[in-house]
Parts: sequence; structure tokens; C-alpha cells
Amino acid sequence: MVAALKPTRSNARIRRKLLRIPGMIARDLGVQIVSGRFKPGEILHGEIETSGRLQVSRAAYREAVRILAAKGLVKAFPKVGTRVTPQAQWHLLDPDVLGWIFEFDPDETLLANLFELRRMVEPEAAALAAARRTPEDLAAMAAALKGMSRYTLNSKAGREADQEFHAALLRSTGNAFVESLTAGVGAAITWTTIYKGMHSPRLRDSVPDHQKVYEAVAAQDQAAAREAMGNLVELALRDTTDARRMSKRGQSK
Amino acid sequence: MVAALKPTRSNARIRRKLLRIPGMIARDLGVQIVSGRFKPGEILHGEIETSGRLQVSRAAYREAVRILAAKGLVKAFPKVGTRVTPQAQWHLLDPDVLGWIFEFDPDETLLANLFELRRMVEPEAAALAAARRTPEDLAAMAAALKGMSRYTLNSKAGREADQEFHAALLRSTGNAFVESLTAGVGAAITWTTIYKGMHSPRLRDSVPDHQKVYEAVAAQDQAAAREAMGNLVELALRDTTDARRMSKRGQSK
DNA sequence: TCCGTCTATTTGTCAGACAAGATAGCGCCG
DNA sequence: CGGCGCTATCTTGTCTGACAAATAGACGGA
Repeated sequence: MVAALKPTRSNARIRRKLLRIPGMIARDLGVQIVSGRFKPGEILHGEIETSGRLQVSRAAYREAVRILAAKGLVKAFPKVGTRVTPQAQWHLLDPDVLGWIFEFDPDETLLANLFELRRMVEPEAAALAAARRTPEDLAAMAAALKGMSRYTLNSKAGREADQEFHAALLRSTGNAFVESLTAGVGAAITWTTIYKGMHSPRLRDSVPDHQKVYEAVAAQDQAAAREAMGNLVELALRDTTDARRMSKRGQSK
Repeated sequence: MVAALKPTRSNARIRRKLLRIPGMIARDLGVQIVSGRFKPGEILHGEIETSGRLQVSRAAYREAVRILAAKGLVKAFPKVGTRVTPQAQWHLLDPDVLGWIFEFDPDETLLANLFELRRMVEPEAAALAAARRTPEDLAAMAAALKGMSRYTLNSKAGREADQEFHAALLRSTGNAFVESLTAGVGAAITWTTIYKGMHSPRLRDSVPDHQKVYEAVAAQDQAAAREAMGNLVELALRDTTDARRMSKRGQSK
């Protein structure tokens, strides 16, 4: 629930600076939908009722619903209401939707699916990057690599460097569609780190794996880049599932 | 330009039944943005001005802008206006954005990029499908295949069967993220067909290629499925670029 | 020269009203 | 009695006009 949405002054700082009211509501509803609180086929409560309950204008609430509709999560019809669409129609690779899905403990299957996609795309992306990377791309990857080893994944800066490494690699494919998968890769990486940090105290150092990818890309060796990145994703997946399994067992849930 | 947007009655039927006013405006602006008519960094005209010019209420226009913002095409700030975001932030795999990009003669590079993505994903998807397909999946693919050979790509039904074949295959991976790439694959297929139909009178029959994929999936032979689908995409790409080159040369442009 | 303030402009939000579309139930007619 | 069409009604769709909030840029003071 949104609770006290009207930010007279108190939560004005808490709310992300750039999230206006419709954005907040959309995020809120979006999370409830992707987390199963609202199931496909269900119909959201009426606009007047909901906007009244949230103490926002109907226009603001409508803009929120429009955002969700733009991401394929809902569809609105007169008289029938705003219905949650089946998952097959959701724009799962939309950065916001991804964020909502993985905001809280995400569905195990979906995380596995996301890794499957990484496994398909990233090795080939590395091969493309090896063929097309510019000196600037290389510099960005080198800088990210340096950041990873300097700060480690235990610090925010280190984790951001990890993300940036993969982002730079996808960017250097020169393929706009591949680049648009950055958010998806980032989400998978985030949860790998979270699970590893949560329960396996001694996390395997992933810098050497990244280093190998970097070297292959730098040497413009497509086959080696593909191979190294394949390894990296494979290991990341294993680490994630292992850590997750331990974590689940630990909390006996 | 939207021209006469106010549908007193005349164009009420012409406008796609399910496209409300904000949807129409969003599509219109979206096409102008992805086609380069509005360039990244540029600022859209003010809300009052634009909504006035289009003869719609400001609320309706705002909902349209919200849709575009949800797809990453624009960002709005008070005082500064609504700015077109750099292409790297666009949600290129959003079905609507894809549709807008490929609505008219699309950028050659982008089409090539889309094929690159297909080349990465679809063979592995075929392998996954071979491992996981249910009898129902298989039936759907068989039906689509039958439709392709019965109606050929010269008819609408045949083209839809082609799309459905690939959609069914992606669906049978059991991977929601892979499935969400259906729109992207579909867009690529559409333009392959268009280019082939446009200038190469004798288009290579692609049914045997699809048949091979189907048989491998039916036999649960992952390697064969991967191989067959790799071939199919490769040939489709070659057909597309060939046909396009001929077409361009033909119209001496 | 630099920094804080002030203003103007743009988007953000609100409020209430009416229009349009779709469902369901009612009633007419066969 | 059963099928068909009309109407009542409910929900989203759209319009209008107003005020609030945020910020870029100008202005003025230290």
C-alpha cells in the first residue's frame, strides 16, 4: 500500500527525487502485480475509489495506470475496468518491470530464466565486442575492472564497477538491441551478489573471470571472448543457485 | 503530424478500435522520435501549445507523454520541458517501440542489429524448446508449419503462420524472458517478408528450413535444433540484405 | 568574481463535469 | 417459452480551468 502518499513535507526527501506521484503509484501497483498480489485476470479497483483512497487526483492515478499499460501489465476498458494482463504479455525486459520483479526476493524460476537469457546473449555479445570494440570501449572496461578489484563486491563502488563492466561490454557490441538488455543483465548480477553476500561468507573472487574476458576482447579474439564470457555466466549462475539454496535452507523456509 | 485528431465522426472508424486519443498521440510522437524527426536532446513543444494544436485536452496529451516516458523515449522536467532521451535509453525491445521503428522503412543498421540478436537467441531457444516442448507446443508448431505451406508467404494467413511458428517455438522454451522477445523476432520476420516480396520475385521457399527445426524439436534433439535454427536465421538475414540491396539499387536511391 | 535570491516559465497536480463505450438486465415480439 | 434488441447503468475516457511545485536563468549584493 502507498499509505501516506501526500508528501506535505515529511517523506518528501524519502521519495526518490525523480519519482513524481504517478511514478510512485505505478511502481507500487507494478510491484503488487509482478509479485502476484494482483493476479492476471483480476480487475483493479475503480479509478475514483482508488484515487480517493490514495488521496491523489484521478488524473494522477490515471497517468500511473497508463504507465503500467505502456509496460503491458494491465489493460483498461470502459465498464469492465482495468484488468491485469497475463504474464506472457508483460514487457519483462523493460527496466522498470525488471526492477519491480527483482525489487524483493524474486521468483526463483524467473531468476533462472534471466540467467538462461544471459547465457544466450552475453557470450555472443563478448564475441561481437572483441570484433568491434573501440579504444574508448576498452578503456571503459579496463576502468571498471580496476574498480572491481580495488573495491571488491563488498562495497557499493565495487558492485557498480561490476555492472559497469558488463554494461560497457554490451555497449561495445555496437548493437542497440543488445545494449538495451543491460538492465536485465544488471538485475541478474545484482541478485548474484546479494545471494552470495547473504549466505556464503567466502565468495569466489570473480575478477579473474572478468579479466579473461577483458583480455580476449582487447586481443580481438572472438572465440576466446565467447568462451571466457560463457564461463563467467556459467559460474555466476552456479554461485547464485548454490548461495540461494544455502540461504533458503538456512532460514528453514 | 496528427492533423485532424478530433474524431467527430469521420475517422472514428479509421482509428484502430483500441487506440484511444493518448495512444494515438503517443504513437504519432513515438514514430517521429524513432525516425529521427525529433532528435535526442531536443525539447518537445510545451504541453499547452501542443495540446492546443492537436485540439485535445492537456490531460490527454500528458497521458501520451507519460506513455513515451514509460518506454524511455522522453523525460520531462519542470521548467525545462520534455526532452527526447538518447537512443541508448530507449526501450528498443518494447513491442510498441519496435512497431514504431519498423512501421516505415526502417534504419538498415537497426534491422541488421535485430538479426544479430535473433542469431544469438533463436538457436539456443530452439535447443531449449527441443528439451522442454510439451505436446501442445509441438501441435502449435505443427499447425503453424502447415499454415505456412498451405498459404505461402504471399498471403496474410501464411505470413501470420510464419510469425506463429516462431512465437510457438519461443513459447515452448518455458522461459518468460525469451518469450518476451517474440515481438522483436516478429518485426524482423515481417521485414524479411516485405523485402523479399518487394523485389526478388522468386523467393526461396523457407518452409523446408522451418521443417527441419520442427523435426529436431519434435525429436528432442537439441544440437540439431540449434543447428537448424541457426541456418534458418542465417538464410533469412542473407535473403533480407540481398533483397534490400536489390530493392535500393532498383529505385536508384 | 562569486554566491544567494528572486522571478518567470514549464511541468505537476487537483477538482468537477460530461461523453463514450460496454455489460447486463429488462421487456417486447415471435 | 425463448430469442432478440433496447435501455439503464456503471466504468473508463476526455475536457476545462485553476493552482502548486520545481527549476533555469536573471539579478543584485557581498
